[in-house]
Amino acid sequence: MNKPLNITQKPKLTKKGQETRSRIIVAAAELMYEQGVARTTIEDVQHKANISSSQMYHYFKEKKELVLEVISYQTSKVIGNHRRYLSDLDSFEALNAWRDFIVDIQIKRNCEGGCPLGSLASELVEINTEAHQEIMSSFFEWEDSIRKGLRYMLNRGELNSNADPDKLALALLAALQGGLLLTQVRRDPEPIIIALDTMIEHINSFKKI
Amino acid sequence: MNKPLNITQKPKLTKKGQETRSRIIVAAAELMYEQGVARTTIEDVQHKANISSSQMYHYFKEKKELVLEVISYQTSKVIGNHRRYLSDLDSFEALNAWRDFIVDIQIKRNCEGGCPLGSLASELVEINTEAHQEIMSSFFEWEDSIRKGLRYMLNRGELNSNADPDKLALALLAALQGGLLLTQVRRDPEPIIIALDTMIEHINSFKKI
DNA sequence: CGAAATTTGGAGTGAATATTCCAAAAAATG
DNA sequence: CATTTTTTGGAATATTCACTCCAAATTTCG
Repeated sequence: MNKPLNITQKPKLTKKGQETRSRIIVAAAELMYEQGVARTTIEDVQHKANISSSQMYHYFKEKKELVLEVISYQTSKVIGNHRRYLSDLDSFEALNAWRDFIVDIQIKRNCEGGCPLGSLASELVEINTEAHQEIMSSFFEWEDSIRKGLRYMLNRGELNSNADPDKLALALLAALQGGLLLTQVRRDPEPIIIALDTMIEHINSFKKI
Repeated sequence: MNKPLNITQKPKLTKKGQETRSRIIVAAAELMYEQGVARTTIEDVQHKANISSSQMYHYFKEKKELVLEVISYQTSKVIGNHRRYLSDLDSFEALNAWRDFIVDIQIKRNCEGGCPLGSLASELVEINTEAHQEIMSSFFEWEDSIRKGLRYMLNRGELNSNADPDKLALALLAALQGGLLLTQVRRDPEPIIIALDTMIEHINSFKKI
């Protein structure tokens, strides 16, 4: 009598095990955000997470697998934060609160690091197929939550029917990404401020009455 | 009697030497564009450029020095191409020709690779100080050539006095960068098209009469 | 409690990769 | 043409880094 076959037989994780695992992911995410994936060695992560190499490979098959977890971690962190602002975007004040949230983060970090998802995207898209897929999904999800916010504004009657939430959402996300990159390069909040304000000004041209 | 001191005593380069040197830079630029700087090994470049390792280190002190040359090469290539469109931006048709130029490139490359400067920026800004400085200058120069184009439109009377070429140039460059990143991630020209068209539509709101 | 499973420590391995070195070929120079 | 300079070939080195292995400690669970 055999036990039921389980293809993806993952070893069970103790509470302690789960803590160690997520400590590794968080440490890796921070390092990879600060210095990129390629520059971040397994040893770096080991030191930051206070673990030995056996632990590293006990929880992750290889570096690539850790990278996928980092992508997922950053995705939920970034999108979760933004959704707080986007889920009830009921006015231009709310839109500007979202803008302020983004700008404030950059100022707090001295304009270092750029977007946690954008930098992973740029580094991984061409060289890691699985990472590429994950990142693409993340961006679709992000775009979608912006679109929903704009649709909500439209339904609330804040925007007139000339406003196209699909196009505006994509253009906003692009402005956001480009603005963050330029802010990172310049070490100056101006680009992200102007990129977002210009797009918001454009959206304002669809304001009802 | 001493020869005059020359701190940065560079060995003279024969015509043949210059050819080899630039062959190395071009090969490195292509590889680094396709797979990133970190992923591109010196050996990769040697094969692509058909040279031996002694030649590599005869022309460049170390990989970092080659990277700086690649940045400079990509800068002149990208900005040179764009300047052809931006230097006499005399109408909205000219603005749209620039847009088409950018979009067509992406389509031709199957939306792979993103922006040659943007990807270098994202990979290097946080980990290579000298590269950071070069890239920052490149972006300032690029922004400046966009600004000059818009000023030209303003002076020609295409735009009214509410148009701020400084802000619009920065916002356009941000939209361009973000649009290229999303197009690269999605492998779809839509993001760059919508990002640019939305900004151009916004600029259109400053059209005179 | 006691067997089984999980977690951890840390040394060790092998491949990838940047860089060096020496000597020969080719080109420039006077 | 002889000498100096530049260019090239290719082997050798040294270091970084992902990943493996084995045994011990700890935890889980019947």
